[in-house]
Formats: sequence, structure tokens, C-alpha cells
Amino acid sequence: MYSIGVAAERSGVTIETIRYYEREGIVSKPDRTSAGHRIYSDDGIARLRFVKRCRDLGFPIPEAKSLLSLTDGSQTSCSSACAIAEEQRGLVRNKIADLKRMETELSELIGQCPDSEDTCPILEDLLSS
Amino acid sequence: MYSIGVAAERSGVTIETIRYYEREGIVSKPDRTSAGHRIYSDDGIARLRFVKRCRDLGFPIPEAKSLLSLTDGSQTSCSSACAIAEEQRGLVRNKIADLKRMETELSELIGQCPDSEDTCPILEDLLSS
DNA sequence: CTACAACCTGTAGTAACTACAGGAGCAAGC
DNA sequence: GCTTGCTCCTGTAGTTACTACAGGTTGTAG
Repeated sequence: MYSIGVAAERSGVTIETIRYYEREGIVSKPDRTSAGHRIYSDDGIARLRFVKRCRDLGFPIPEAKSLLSLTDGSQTSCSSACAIAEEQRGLVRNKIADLKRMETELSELIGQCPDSEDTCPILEDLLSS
Repeated sequence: MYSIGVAAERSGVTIETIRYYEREGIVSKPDRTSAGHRIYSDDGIARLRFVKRCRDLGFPIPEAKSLLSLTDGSQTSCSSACAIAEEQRGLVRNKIADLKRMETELSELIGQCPDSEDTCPILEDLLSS
């Protein structure tokens, strides 16, 4: 059993964020010592790591919560997990497409950068488009 | 001269957002009618469109504000504009790299999806990593 | 027994909007 | 002249996922 500080270190989730996850019901409330300090089991820490990994993969909190709750379900839940992951991959791909469009347009702007002397093509471009 | 509704339509910025930009000092306060309604010139609308275009390119509000204020500067400001744009392109590229990493990892998860019957590889993976 | 670190609760701040609530003005039709 | 309904006004609260205190208690090492 570990203190919140140790749990933070082992899970990669900061103390403040652990408390936030608890408040929001993303992870269940841990036991407390007689003085009111939180104590975490290996399992509790594993669940924190699970949420962290989900977040690193870009899953929104509600999806992370759903995935976590699927871990103690039956095998029928696996297809749900896959569906959530595919949905997420779709969102990520859309974001990539958006950002690539931005990069292209930024490069076009930058390409015509300090060229003439009395006008700024980049600012002109932003003003007129 | 146009009402805020028309300005919103022509600039692509919603009414609420126009008022927000004004409150935050991103665009200057427009004149008012005797009844207190905002009135916009073509120039004011152009500035709203400028901010919108910056935002669409991913520039944060402070950068959009800087770029906008550069538009009435001298030609020396052009190099500043370019620097801001290059900085922004760097940020966009970093985001793309992050998202591509996510996509790869998500694809790895999805790839091993409904395979066996009694365990869910995707959930196992998230739990153990 | 005294520091000092780690913990506690509760609140406020972040980015960039978005969504009301509650009220006033304006144009058209009767 | 009056009602209907649209647009406008201000001001405040909500969104996402945290992060950063303030102010107080507990646990530990010397």
C-alpha cells in the first residue's frame, strides 16, 4: 500500500491530477489512513496508469472512463473497446489532416516572406484572404 | 456600416466571439449607434476576418493580436511576422508528430483487436503498459 | 521537540470560446 | 397605435482537463 506521492511517481499521474480524477469519479475513491491520508494498492496504481495511457493516446476523459470500466466486464466488452479505439483513431486522423492543411498554408505564407521592401506579403495575404 | 450580425456573417466570426474579441482587446471597440448598437466598417470586418484566418491557421490569440498590430507598422515588421509564422509552423509540426505517434499506437492496439475469445488484448495492453 | 516534508480541503485560474438569462430597440403588419 | 418577432445589449456561467495556490494537519528524522 502506497501514499499518494508514491502512487503519483509510479503511475506518472501528478498528485493534483490523481485527486482530480477521484473528484470526477474517473477512478474510485481509495481507502484512507486513520488520519485521512489516501492509500493506494498496486491495482489502484495500475488503474491510474491505465487512465494516463489512455490520455496519452488522446482519449477524452469520458472514453478513458468507459475503457477502464470495460476492464472488469466480460469478453463481450472487447468489441466495445475496439469500437472506442477506432473512433479515437478517426478523430486523431482528422486532427492530423487539419494540422497538415495548416502546415501547408503556413509554408505558403512563409515561402513569400521577406521578398519586396515596402510591403509584407505575409500580412497582405492574411488581410485579404 | 454594418450591424454586428452582418459583420459576423461577412467575417465568419460569430456574434458572441466578436464581442469576446472586443472584451479581450483583440480588436478595437467599434463605434455605437445612439441606441448603443455596435457598427462596423469594411475595415473592421477585414480585421475580424484577419483574426479568424490566424485562428484557422492555429495561431494563439496573443499571436493573432501581434500579427494584427503589425499590419499598421512599417516594413521592418515583416520579419517579425515571418518569425511568428515560422514559430507557429514549428508548433504545428510538433503537434502532427505527436498525433502520428498516437495514430501508430492506436493502430497497433486495433490490429490485435477481436482475436481470442476470453481475453481482450486491447484492454490487456492498456492495463499493462 | 523542533524542523520540514508530505498530506489534506477547497477555491481559482488557464485557452478560447459558447450558451444562456433577462432586458431593450427596431421594422412590419394590422 | 400596438403587437409580433427578430436583433441587439450586458453580464454571468459553463466547457476540457488540468494546474496552482492558500491555509491547515500529519508524519518523520535528527
